[in-house]
Amino acid sequence: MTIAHTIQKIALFQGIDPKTIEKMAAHCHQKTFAKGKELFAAGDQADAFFVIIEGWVKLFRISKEGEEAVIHVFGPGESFAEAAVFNERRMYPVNAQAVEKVTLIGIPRSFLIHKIEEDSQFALNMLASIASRQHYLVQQLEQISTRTAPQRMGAFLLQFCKKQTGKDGIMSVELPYDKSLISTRLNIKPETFSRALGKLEPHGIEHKGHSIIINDMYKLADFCDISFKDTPC
Amino acid sequence: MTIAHTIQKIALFQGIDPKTIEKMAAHCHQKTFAKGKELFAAGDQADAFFVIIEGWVKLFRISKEGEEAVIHVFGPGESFAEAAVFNERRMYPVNAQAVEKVTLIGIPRSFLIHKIEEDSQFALNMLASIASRQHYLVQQLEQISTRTAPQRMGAFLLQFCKKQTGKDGIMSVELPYDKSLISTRLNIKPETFSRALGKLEPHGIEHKGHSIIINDMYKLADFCDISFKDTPC
DNA sequence: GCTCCCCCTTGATCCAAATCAATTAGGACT
DNA sequence: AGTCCTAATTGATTTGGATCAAGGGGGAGC
Repeated sequence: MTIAHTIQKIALFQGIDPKTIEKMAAHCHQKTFAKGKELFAAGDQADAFFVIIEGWVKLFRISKEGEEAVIHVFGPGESFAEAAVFNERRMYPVNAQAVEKVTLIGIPRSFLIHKIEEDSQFALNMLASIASRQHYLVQQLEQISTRTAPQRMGAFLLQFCKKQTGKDGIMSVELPYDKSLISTRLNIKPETFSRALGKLEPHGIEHKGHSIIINDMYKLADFCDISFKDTPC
Repeated sequence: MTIAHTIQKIALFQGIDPKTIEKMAAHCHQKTFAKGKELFAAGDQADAFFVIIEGWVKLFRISKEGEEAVIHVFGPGESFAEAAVFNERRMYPVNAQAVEKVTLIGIPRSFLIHKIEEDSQFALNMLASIASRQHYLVQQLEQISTRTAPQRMGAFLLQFCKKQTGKDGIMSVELPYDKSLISTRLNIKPETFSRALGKLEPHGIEHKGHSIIINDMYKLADFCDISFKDTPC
């Protein structure tokens, strides 16, 4: 699969003509990082943003005491660090680490600036993309400040669920990565995560290993106080 | 004071030539809201973003149980809701309310889109502005997830402090709005706020009413685990 | 199949902050 | 100055989640 083929699919580049995509691909570089490897650190110069082909990447900040605050976890087809490229200080504000072996494409800043200067539609795409990332952060902030651990768990499950054929409102979810990572992402400890899953049972959640069944997504969504405007499932 | 005079000063419009600013001012409308009045609600169509001339505005989301999550509080000279204008859904993701009587300028979406299309420098300014807002949200997320109430208090004070003449490292802060609002902004209850101020005393903080003295900002910053890269004071 | 290691679960205890409850302090108004 | 009313403090109690501690389970490698 070519670089051009990959990047043309992401939302950011919708409505950009194929020729431009080809040209852009020539400026990009593909890289692979082993599990646990650091992609960049907070404070590094932001020369590029990234599109994930395969694997998962964790963005986080770390306190003096060594405590991690996970800002986001990105997977295949998603892009990240767009905003850092346009920030005045031109530095990544977070650390990025490969959760497992990850393959991604780096799109250099210089190319983006150039493209924005010559194509206003592209500039608008870029703005829309960053705006929606910001919306995500706002939701995250709301979740962490007003929801309990089980509610955040439920909201997470609803984000990752896929509709099951047949029955109405019944879903199944395959947890995309380790439970311990999900817990830091939700700002809870692994022990609390386990217990939170238990507390969701009365709300129609069954779990066995990494696969989870939601018997009634509307009931769950109600418990989690989720508006479906936020999470088109 | 004219509209043009106000908006030319904000970071977003730096490097834009005065004639353009004048033209833009003609498209803007100035409005005043009384204390407690709603500027817009989450889900409203985002037709404009705003620059505050006078007063304070609270952005927040609200849960089913009625609990508020304050995302940000903006004051004179600051702009807000830029990102909403560029989001695909074109809706405000938060509620906005006047904390006290507020005067502001609304800059219509249509004008922005037009301006971005014809001036790429403006597009880059817009991107930088939204990127730095995003950086703020990331910091906020980190603070709420890894810091204690007194640490968040201290960080807040450092953001608002002004250097006092004479002594080194000594600062004074005038609290910009009600303590109860500061507490919701820091995601703590008013009772905890009071007690947190007390807990900061051993770290060189004195307080009387709305004015607070920081005897050693470096000591405080150390306690709060703040890097001065984040808050150029 | 067996072993080892890491992840996960379950239980007991602890703690920071929320909640509940009661005063006290400050402003705005007459 | 005195009256209200709201904001702020202070104390007592509760609680959600963290921490400490001890098993269990599943997958990779042999």
